[in-house]
Amino acid sequence: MSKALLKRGSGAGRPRSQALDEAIIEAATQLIECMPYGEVTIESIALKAGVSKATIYRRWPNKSAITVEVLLRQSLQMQIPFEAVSYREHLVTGMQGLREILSGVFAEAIVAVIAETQNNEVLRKIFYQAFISRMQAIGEADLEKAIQLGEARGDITKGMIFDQLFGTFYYRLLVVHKSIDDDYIERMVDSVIRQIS
Amino acid sequence: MSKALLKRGSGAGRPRSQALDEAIIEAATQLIECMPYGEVTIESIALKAGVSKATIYRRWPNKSAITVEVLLRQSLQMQIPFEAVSYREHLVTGMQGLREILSGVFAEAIVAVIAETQNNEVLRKIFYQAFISRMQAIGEADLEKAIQLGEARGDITKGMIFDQLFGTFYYRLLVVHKSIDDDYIERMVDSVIRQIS
Amino acid sequence: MSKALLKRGSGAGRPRSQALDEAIIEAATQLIECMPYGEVTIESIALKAGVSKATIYRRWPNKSAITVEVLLRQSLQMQIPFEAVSYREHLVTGMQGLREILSGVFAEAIVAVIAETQNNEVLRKIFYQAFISRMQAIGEADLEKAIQLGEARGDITKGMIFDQLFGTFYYRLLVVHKSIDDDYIERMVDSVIRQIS
Amino acid sequence: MSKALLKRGSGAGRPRSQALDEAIIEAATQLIECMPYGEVTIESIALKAGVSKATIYRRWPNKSAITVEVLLRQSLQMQIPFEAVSYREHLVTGMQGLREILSGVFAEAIVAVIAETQNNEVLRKIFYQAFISRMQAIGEADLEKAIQLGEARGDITKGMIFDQLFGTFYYRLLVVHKSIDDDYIERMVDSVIRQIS
DNA sequence: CCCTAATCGAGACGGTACGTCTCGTCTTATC
DNA sequence: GATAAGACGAGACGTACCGTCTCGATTAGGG
Repeated sequence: MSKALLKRGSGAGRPRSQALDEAIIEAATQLIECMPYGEVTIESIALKAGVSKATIYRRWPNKSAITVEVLLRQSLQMQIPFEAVSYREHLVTGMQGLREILSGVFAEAIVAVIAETQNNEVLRKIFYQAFISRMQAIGEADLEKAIQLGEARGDITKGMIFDQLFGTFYYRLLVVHKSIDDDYIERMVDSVIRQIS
Repeated sequence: MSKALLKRGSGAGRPRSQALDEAIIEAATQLIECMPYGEVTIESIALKAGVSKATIYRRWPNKSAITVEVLLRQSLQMQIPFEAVSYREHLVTGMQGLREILSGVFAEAIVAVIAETQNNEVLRKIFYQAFISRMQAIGEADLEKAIQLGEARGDITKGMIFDQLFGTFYYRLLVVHKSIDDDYIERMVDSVIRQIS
Repeated sequence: MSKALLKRGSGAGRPRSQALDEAIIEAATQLIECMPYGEVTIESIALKAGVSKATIYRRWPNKSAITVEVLLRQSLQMQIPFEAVSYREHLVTGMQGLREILSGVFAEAIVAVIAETQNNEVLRKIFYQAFISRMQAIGEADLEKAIQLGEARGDITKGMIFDQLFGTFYYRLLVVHKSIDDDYIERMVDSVIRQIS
Repeated sequence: MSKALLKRGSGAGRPRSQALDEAIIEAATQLIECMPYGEVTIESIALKAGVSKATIYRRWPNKSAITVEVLLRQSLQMQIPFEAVSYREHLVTGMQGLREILSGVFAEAIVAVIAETQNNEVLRKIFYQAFISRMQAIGEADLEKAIQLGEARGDITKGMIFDQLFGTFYYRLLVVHKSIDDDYIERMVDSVIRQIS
């Protein structure tokens, strides 16, 4: 009896298979990549992963949650090291990465999740931490280094600058649906540099 | 005789009631205002407008299309005259208007439509013309006046500047979910002014 | 005033076009012939006849009524003269005609109308007069002649005999969906003859 | 292990609730009994049975299929034992039962199903086995006994006789809409007896 | 020869059932 | 306990047809 109580919540019963976690995420990723996001169904994910619906619902509360998971994995693959190059180079590279994501196959899923966050507090937090703050942090963390390296002033209002930088990309790629070329990025970054130095 | 020939094919049959157009739009507007967008249903709109479902589907192909119509009407009410004030004042007032819309009851609907436009070319065009280009035009039209008044240089790249301006608002209000105060707006506008003069 | 009253209902206004009556009936006939009865629509009839829906509804209250009209025309083409042959020959020929109708393209429409008559008193009367009583009358009228010719007794219960005769055909062709060959008909008729002589 | 393999594909997943089967049939039966068949809706059945539409469509493809099920249950309740009475008595009793069904609340549903069978092979077979052949079999099975008991000849053409017997009832009650009294039945049966002995 | 009232084609309209779909929960037997 | 399979309630979807209606245009026949 005490054994059961001790175990409860941690290791009781058959443990969840991590392989299934991976299978589900993988299936969801592929489906989001190759068909309109609106047509991706929990059922289709279950079918593709060779898993029952209940197995999915046991891990995530709904499609949006899975999608966030998928997006997080994708963004994790986009590493932006800040070494041996100037802050300007760093920003250019970073924004090129963001451009790829926002104009690629996952754009639709990203907007869908953003839409969902409008009246879903929980998802909003998850998405923010997994995606937004991660990017913002990359920019700001490196800004600190830049300040220390003397490439940037120390008295600027960080918030607004990155709102401008990221906002322009989200707006132009997801709302206006116009492309962004390297020249556009460099001018954007120069505009930022000008404001912080 | 020729009169009849000319009319044939265009005005034949019972004409659609404009009163019903209004009733439907009005009902949709109210429902979008007072409940989560996801819970607004074609059926609920029909019920509220005192209209049959077919009457709605005869005019719009789906919920998104009606929503664009609703948003257009809303944006039309947001008139921003440019008289007797400086271009700076004008921009500040305009952005305050955009802030109201993007942080008000219609924000959810706007994002939902943006999500829908990701893989719906037709809707994308309608939404762009009805909403995006209208705002962009307001900014740019007045910029022309500002240039003529000597308040702005003539050789700037308009596109990017307004991408920055609008993008920041969309991003901060709809994605990051942080508020924008008057001070923030003024600094944004000053930043724009600085770039164009 | 009295003038108007006198006219009302007779000749005032533009008279209905008989040509359209024919066009509608013809279109309905062809559609019933070549597609499942359930798929024949007032709208499809209107389209095929090059006529508006209102023009049809001005003449008949619903699809069943048109169908009865169509069936009547068909049955009128099936004339069974009783001349120079025995009553037995006459019955055989008549039943062969009924067989053709009940196993042809109009069978479906006939059953549909019969179904409709179950809770539609008005249609029931129309159908009865246009179709059932016409056939029954053919049998009975000739029975009178047969009695006078000495081919039949005068004291038989006519009702039941023809119920048997027609009923067998309706049941076997429309309900059981088995065919009826000439031998079957002759045995049926002989059975009837035996009972009346 | 082999047990599991054998079962797989047949008994996997949550089994369908038999209680719901009953609830649906019961609801359909009551609705067919108390309102015009044309007004009985899948939705009304679902509502009355306290069941979702999908649960009904999972079991039957459409209203006709449910109706056949209902009719089968009704006909099963009409048992006609053949004991201690003559074959003539038996036939009279049986036909009285058929009369009750064909002139009762289910007549409308029966004709509707018959209409549906005209261009629906699948339904035709189901209806035939569930309803027609069952009645035919009752008559014929007892005829065998009658032959063995010496009440009937052994060389008669069974098919036509029962076509006559049943056909007369269907035709008179469902098509001509005239009633059938006990005297009529006895004369019908006598006519049959005369033909088989 | 014009006037008038009904007809006509076209198609909008309210109503309503259809059969399908997805969601998120549940039940069962198996592992 | 987790798992696969899939039933289940709920309810929206978009389509289809019904029978009525509203238009403007068109006819005949009576004045």
